[in-house]
Amino acid sequence: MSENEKTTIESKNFIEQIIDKDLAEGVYNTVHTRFPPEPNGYLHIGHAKSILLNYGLAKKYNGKFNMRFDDTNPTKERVEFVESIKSDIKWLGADWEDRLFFASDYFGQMYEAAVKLIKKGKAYVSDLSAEQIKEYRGSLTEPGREDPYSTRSVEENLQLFEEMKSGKYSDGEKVLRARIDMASPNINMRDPVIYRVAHMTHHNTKDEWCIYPMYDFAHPIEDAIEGITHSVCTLEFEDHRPLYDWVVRELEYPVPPRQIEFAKLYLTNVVTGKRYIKKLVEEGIVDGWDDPRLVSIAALRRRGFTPESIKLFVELCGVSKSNSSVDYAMLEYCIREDLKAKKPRMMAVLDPVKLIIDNYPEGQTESLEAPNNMENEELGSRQIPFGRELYIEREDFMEEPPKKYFRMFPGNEVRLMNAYLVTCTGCVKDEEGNVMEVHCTYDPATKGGNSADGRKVKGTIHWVSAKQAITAEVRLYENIIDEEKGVYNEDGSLNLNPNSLKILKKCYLEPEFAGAKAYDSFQFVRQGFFCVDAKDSKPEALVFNRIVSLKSSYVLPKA
RNA sequence: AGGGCUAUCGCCAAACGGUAAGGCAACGGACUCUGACUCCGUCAUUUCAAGGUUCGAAUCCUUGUAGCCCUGCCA
Repeated sequence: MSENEKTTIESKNFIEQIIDKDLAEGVYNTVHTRFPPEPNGYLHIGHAKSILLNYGLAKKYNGKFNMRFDDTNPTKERVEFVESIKSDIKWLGADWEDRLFFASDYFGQMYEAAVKLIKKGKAYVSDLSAEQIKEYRGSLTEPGREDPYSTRSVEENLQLFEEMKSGKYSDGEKVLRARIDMASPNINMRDPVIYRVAHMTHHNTKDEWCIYPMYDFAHPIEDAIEGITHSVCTLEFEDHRPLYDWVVRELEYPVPPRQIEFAKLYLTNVVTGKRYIKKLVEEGIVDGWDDPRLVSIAALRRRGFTPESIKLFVELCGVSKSNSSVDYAMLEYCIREDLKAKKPRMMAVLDPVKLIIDNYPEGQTESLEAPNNMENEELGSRQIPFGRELYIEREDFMEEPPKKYFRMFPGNEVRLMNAYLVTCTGCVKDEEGNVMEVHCTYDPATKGGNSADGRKVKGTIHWVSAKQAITAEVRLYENIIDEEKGVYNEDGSLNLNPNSLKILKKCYLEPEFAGAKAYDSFQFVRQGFFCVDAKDSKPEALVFNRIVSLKSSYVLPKA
């Protein structure tokens, strides 16, 4: 409640301000947004921003949100991607209800729109080759030259375009261009190509078409057909807005949509470039597009991020027009924030050393009750087995402790979490001086962890019964990029961190973990947040991926 | 003959001519059966720079500077 109050004070972002104005001035009387990916790859955290932004705007203004695949280029698209995109968006919680569309469903209308432009004298068929078109377009500093075919009559254009459609021409032989302004300082306006010939089977329309509309022509039409009011896209399309507006104006849509651009989401020291990720996958540096070290939606899910945490993250990042790179720590904060009161806090020993309670009867075991999460009673409690021999974290014992170390050291009393107070009596070492086992005595009157006489202990450590513990594998990930030197090397290659994945083979877990399922998240006491790996969730061979480590823990003071 | 956009704390980001919100990070301190969490406190006399207008400027004007995007028959 109080947290919600905090976040509701926030002001409106610039897109909401534009919408408010549009609504106030009656430009639109509703809000209708969309998320229009091309099905040519997997979604990542950057797309999540766009999805949640568009969906969120629709929700906020009581409007509608459409899902639309912008599939106007069959050379790059595959059904595999449309399925993965749909499932990622569902998982994120953006609900398009019954409004799932494909740009390819509008090919007929787009064709008619092109004919309309030709009839208005606003489009013509050109025989120029791709190379020649480029040449005629001029450069950044020089104006373009008129296309020699731009003088064809409406009738001739109509017939030629019809022939393009009927398959008379081969790929690249002819294109349809919009007649705008070859001298425009905006290169997008120099008679852009709006239709090209491509004899190719489309994933949706199969072989029905051999001409396909270009993005700049298709997109405004798609938006207009669906009644989109605010067409939100990223900054690189700013230069295309005049063309977008030209198309909806020339096609005379009664309520033309408005394109609004915002800055993409970047994360510091994270690879988001599509071709770099592809390379990592192809070279086997990561084990696929859902490798937990990547930031694809599937990878984040596999790693244990929740939709709620991603939504929080996107909200905290805000929306603006300045290129920026958000600190990865913000993402970690969001998942911690979401999980901390939502998931059980279990005990797991990642780097074990044996603890023997010398005065605990040999062969005896008992069952102790432990709350699953002190902050959330709804999560209930569990029984944990206790015995004479336990595993504790190696770092929780020091023979010669530095100042302010209040875990186990000879003579010190600490609490075994949810169990007893124990006093350390010493340790056994091998010839090389490695601690093999730690010894202690327990106070039977402190069952549950509280002393009868009110004495307090400074330290509480976690443990697992040696006899009943189950073993698991834990994967600890570090950033795949070497953060010291930045993402890219001078030659443009990625600066990889050789230690991005470490495997700790034998870690010990409470037997309660035997029921863990894929994607289950837990907080390991004083270790951080972990998620059961989706690819290997057999109870007898649990694999955990670390989502985030704790914010901080005890660090040895420098000598 | 180039055009478009952006610049506010280490990182995001508000402020819309009335005297620099908030979050992350960091750092103190309190509390604690997780050195976590929580709680309290600190953290931009100044908004890329220099001029100008104004009683008053992060906001308006001028001139610079830096970064991003645009010369696909990709989206």
